[in-house]
Amino acid sequence: MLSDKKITGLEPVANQTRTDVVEAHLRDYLKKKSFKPGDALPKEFELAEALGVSRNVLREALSRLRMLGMIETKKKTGMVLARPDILGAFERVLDPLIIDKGTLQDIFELRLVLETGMAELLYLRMTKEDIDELEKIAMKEKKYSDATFRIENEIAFHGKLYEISGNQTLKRFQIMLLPIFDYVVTLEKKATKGEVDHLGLVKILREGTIEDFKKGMKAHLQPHFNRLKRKKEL
Amino acid sequence: MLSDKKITGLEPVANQTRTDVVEAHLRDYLKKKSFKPGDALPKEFELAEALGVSRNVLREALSRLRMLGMIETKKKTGMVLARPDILGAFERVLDPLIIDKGTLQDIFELRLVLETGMAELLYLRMTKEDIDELEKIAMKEKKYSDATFRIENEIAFHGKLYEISGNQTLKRFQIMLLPIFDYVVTLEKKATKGEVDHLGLVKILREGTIEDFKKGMKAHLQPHFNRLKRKKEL
DNA sequence: TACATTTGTTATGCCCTACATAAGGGCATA
DNA sequence: TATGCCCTTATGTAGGGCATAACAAATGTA
Repeated sequence: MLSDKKITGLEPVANQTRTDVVEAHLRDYLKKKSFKPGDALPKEFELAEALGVSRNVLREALSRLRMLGMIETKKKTGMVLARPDILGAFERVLDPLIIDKGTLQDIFELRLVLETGMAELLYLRMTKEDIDELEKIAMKEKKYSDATFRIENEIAFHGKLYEISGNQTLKRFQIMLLPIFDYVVTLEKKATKGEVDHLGLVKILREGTIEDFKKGMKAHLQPHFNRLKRKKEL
Repeated sequence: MLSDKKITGLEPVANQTRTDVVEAHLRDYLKKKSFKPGDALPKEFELAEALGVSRNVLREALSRLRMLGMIETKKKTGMVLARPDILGAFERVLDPLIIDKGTLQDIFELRLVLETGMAELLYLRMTKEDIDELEKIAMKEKKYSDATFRIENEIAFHGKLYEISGNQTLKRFQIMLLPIFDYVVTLEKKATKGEVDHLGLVKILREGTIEDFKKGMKAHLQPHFNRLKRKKEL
């Protein structure tokens, strides 16, 4: 009989394949040698020999780095170090159907945190033209009213906000997070009408202070905040 | 003669290798078939045959998915779909020396956005014990004063804040972003003393409102905010 | 001499075969 | 029932071989 006692303090032995090890070594190698982007790397054969593995294993590891954008390869020329696309890998994995429920909730919250925290950047960088455009987007809502349009417009409005923030990484983040966000929202099937609507936010941006905007955005997202759970309920 | 006019709207033909294509196909396949985590996948040989590529190319693609945590493999058993670790890939790429300057700045700002936006979560989830612990960390600063300790303690304090947020993803984010953040800060070599210190923040958490905290955190991070640039300066 | 064309060379991309290894299943045994 | 052994199987690793793209040098042409 197997005892039902749970064994604690014993993690399963790390089952690293050679590819995993080689990947780590390569990553290390790139750091240590402090290559700059554009620098040429040794050729596959030499690397494989130096690492003591087959070219096959090496290529699997290289394939990973290539996917992350850390290296680029061209025939004959060889490999060069590149600037990795830090969000590229992220995007690949972000499928609501695969991500577990806890992480889904985390991401939902992440958006709320981002949009309430974004106020400083907005006030620092917005221009008159930005607000005009934002207003235009908000105005469109009055005319059309079907569901798909509303969602598209919602994305357009908040997307514009991220754009105004002048932070490219943030903007890309939003593009990735919104589908997840929508997924969670539709999952719960509730009306999500905050007290401050988009036009209200525009008005604040035009006339109000940062503090006003923070409050306004909070009111706008309030229905979502209401969904959050306390620690004990998690 | 070739005209020098810049052609717009024409991206170079994607130079995709078979591995790239297979990777995309696999990713698609996993989505379409709506596998659930734990479901078994066909074996390598069968997949390779179905895709019309060598086992080698297939393995390179699989190696990528494995790195992202999308699949797990065991000998004999075969492959199973897994829950991807959405931040795992992120961590691998986050080296200040490789990331370009613009993105570095973006990430710097990202932290500011996160910490100012985190207030809602904090007030929703913090417990008395949390604040006590936070205070303990802040008190230590009085005793020690060397630089390394100060940085460690800074990380400990803000790390605890993320922990209180009850958002695992956020917490891991912070762990990744902090080194970058520090890198940017030391790069600019300025004293970074805000008007509100850690003990001040603790006091607010104990006695003040959310609004108080937002203001307090802003004051605390003010030196960093002062570093931000307007749109035209970017 | 200046420029276009051809021909080599070379490093990566892709395929193939072979074997090692770990994991699971079945069976016998204490 | 639990342990140990053997067999099977799918992945892990190795190495060889050829195709192809891209650069470079050599050649041809005006």
